[in-house]
Amino acid sequence: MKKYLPVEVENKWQRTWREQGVNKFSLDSSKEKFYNLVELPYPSGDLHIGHWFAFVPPDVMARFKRMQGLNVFFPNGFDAFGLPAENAAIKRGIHPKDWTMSNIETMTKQFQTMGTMIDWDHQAITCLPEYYKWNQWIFNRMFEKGIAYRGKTLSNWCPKDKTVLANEHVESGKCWRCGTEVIQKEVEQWFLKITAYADQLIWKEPPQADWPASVRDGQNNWIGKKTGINITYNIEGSDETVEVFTTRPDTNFGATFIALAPEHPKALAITTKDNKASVKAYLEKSKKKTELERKENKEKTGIFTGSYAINPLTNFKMPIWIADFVLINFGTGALVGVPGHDKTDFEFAQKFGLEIKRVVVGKDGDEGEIKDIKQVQEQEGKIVNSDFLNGLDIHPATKKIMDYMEEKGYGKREVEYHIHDWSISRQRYWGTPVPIIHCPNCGMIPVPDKDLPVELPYEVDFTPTGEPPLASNKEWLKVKCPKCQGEAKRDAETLDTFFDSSWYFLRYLDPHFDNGPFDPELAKILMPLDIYFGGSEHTLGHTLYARFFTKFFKDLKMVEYDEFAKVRVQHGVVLGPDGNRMSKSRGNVINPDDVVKEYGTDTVRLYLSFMMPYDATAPWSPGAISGIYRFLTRIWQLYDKMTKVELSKEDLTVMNQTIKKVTQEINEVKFNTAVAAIMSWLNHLSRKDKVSKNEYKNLILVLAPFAPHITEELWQRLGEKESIHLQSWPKVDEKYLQTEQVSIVIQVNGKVRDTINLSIDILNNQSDILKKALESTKVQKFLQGKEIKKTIYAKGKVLSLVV
RNA sequence: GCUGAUGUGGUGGAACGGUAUACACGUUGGACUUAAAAUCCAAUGGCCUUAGGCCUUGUGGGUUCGAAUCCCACCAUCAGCACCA
Repeated sequence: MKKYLPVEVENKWQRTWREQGVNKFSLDSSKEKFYNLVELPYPSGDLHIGHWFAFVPPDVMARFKRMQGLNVFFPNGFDAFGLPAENAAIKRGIHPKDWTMSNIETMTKQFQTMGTMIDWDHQAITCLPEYYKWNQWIFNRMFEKGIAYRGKTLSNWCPKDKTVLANEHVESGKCWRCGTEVIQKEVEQWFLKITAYADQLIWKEPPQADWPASVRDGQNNWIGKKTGINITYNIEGSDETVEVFTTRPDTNFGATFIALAPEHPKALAITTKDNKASVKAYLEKSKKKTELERKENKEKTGIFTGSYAINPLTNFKMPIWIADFVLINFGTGALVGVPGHDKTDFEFAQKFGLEIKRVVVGKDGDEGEIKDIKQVQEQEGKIVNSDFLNGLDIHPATKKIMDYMEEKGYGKREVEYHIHDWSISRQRYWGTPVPIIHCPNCGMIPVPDKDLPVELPYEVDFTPTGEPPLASNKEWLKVKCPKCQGEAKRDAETLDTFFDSSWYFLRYLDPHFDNGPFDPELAKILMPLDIYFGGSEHTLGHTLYARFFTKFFKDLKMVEYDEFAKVRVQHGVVLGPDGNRMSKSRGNVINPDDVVKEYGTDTVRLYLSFMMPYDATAPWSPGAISGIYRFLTRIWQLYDKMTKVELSKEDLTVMNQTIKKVTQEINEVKFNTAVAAIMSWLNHLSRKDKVSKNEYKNLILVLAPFAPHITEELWQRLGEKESIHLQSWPKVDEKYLQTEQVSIVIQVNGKVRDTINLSIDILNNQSDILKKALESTKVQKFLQGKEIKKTIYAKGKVLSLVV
């Protein structure tokens, strides 16, 4: 056979598959369904090696499952809204829509060269009205249920541009655009009440779906449920009280001060006359600090209000301070300082000369003065050792004191979460318009479903001016109130793009479905996802949001399942050949198009499957890929060795063992070892003079998911008419898995001294094996003059002698 | 600091508590070539001159007949979060 020329083979089959519709999905109720999905890509305009790594191994999975007889659904789309399009537009004067759509076109073409079985007929593009119409529809449902609401949050605010700035747009406290000093301001925004689902989103044991522990722990941590108590302290000589949240009331015996966040509403009310001026100055100063600055600057600052709160447990007079290390968003925006048991409190107390008391709880620990932070940390450990907390919400000692305090009326139990409601407002153009109408008479009125979508107008001024770009199109902005028919205005904000990607996999089922965001009948059949591939950067964002949407849809009885993906698999990163992240500035970027040109798609696919575990991060190796090419060439040339030949027992064993191994490994998402098994088999076949047709067929069948083109070519050369990818996965014949001889390791005192070959019929007979072992001169040497005290036999593996 | 993960040849990496280093790259030697490339064959963890033996999975302990694997402590790297009361 002539030389293996990948380009010829690959173009031909990609074309043929398209023409014959080999990868068209159709529902087949006679088969078990398998919804295989990769996170939808952002249309950046160029398909890079990361995309290949994200999509190729999942494609192997999809093809493998199809050959195993499953009804595999593997769609893809584009996450097409978002900032980069708008930035490109601002920079180069291209409209975001044109930029995005042309990128999608390029990338779709590039995707073709990857040779995946993705069925593009189910594609959804999130920036098209037929998609975002349903974002708006979902938003309306959320608005009705109070899940979408208008709330306030502290944000970076540029007073000149009158706009909210993201943290990365604040450069040393100044606005990136106009250089004005940025302040912290409470701004009205749209929120989704994800906290309403916080409890449901916490992963329980055993997990309700097969997601990596790192993801489950990460999400639980992020949700950060804490049971504590809100203690109300009276203030000496005043009717005012101050409320403080704590998860550790057991340390309250050592509480010596109170600290309020500068934004705390009572900050000034609590301040005594004499201190008003200095407190005001402090509040002004901290207002100017950005959140970032406050976090970066670890040096504690604060100011005394002049008031004292009474600790009901000890009657201690606790001075009330205002300090910017206290977060307004957590708890009550105030904390009770226990410097004897908390590092932060200790630093603060030490700096301002506040009293440091230590509590002795239980029998552990001894009283004494505290001199340094290390001592605090050591003692902290003694009171509630976190080991005790395993699987418990609260430590029993803490619970006891909470009960006591509630009984006495000092406070009330409260559950706090680290997770905040999700801010979804963006003062940007390239996103889904919020389907709300602001009417001076009726307030906020959702755009009626029948009037959806609220289309994004093409003509807007999206260069940054301060106000949301949509507000620049006055004609679009002006609207009649659906309720009173009076003059009203549209909401000019757009939705965070994570909204789009929280439910897109449902849209794929039927992207043209007209009666709702998705076809509920199809959802019943095809959802949840059987496997969801993606990046680890989405642990706390996208996948959590998608789970949240799932819970919401379930409440609305739109879906029946609890988790949208049965299995979650997170991939690693392909680094540049120098071991660094690929970047243009480093010049270490591997362009997949170039590599494909040099070696062909199949080689790149196989390389990406083989070179590392799917979840690993490792450098691209230009040398190793040529080894993969060599492997495919050897497969190609092995064709010529094919002839009518009787297979030996060994051949059959190797074949069946390999098929079994490859099957197992792909099922466990271990593509690299699956390929290694095929390579070993090829090594075995290469050593033979003749290869049977059956062997060769099975070889290319197990290779087909990895290298779809070359295997198709070879398959058809064998005279087959139907695509190799529609064939059944080879079956393992169990009777050939056993070899006649088994090698047993003989250990003396735990060290390997010899291996002996035994026929399988005496495998169960320990005394026979021992007899054989004692015949070995190597073993004898180590037994000389010693008495065997003990013999341990692990069947078919090891005979261990202790002397 | 917290949470999670990882640590095995020159490199990427294999190994249900049971022959550590599969598979591949690289390197070295050989065959074929006038020569090179390509291809094929062989060797390839370290140490001891060899038969043979000793050591080796980040470090130190432990459990076990037997540990890369399980337990404890430490060190290092990576990722996410971080003044969370």
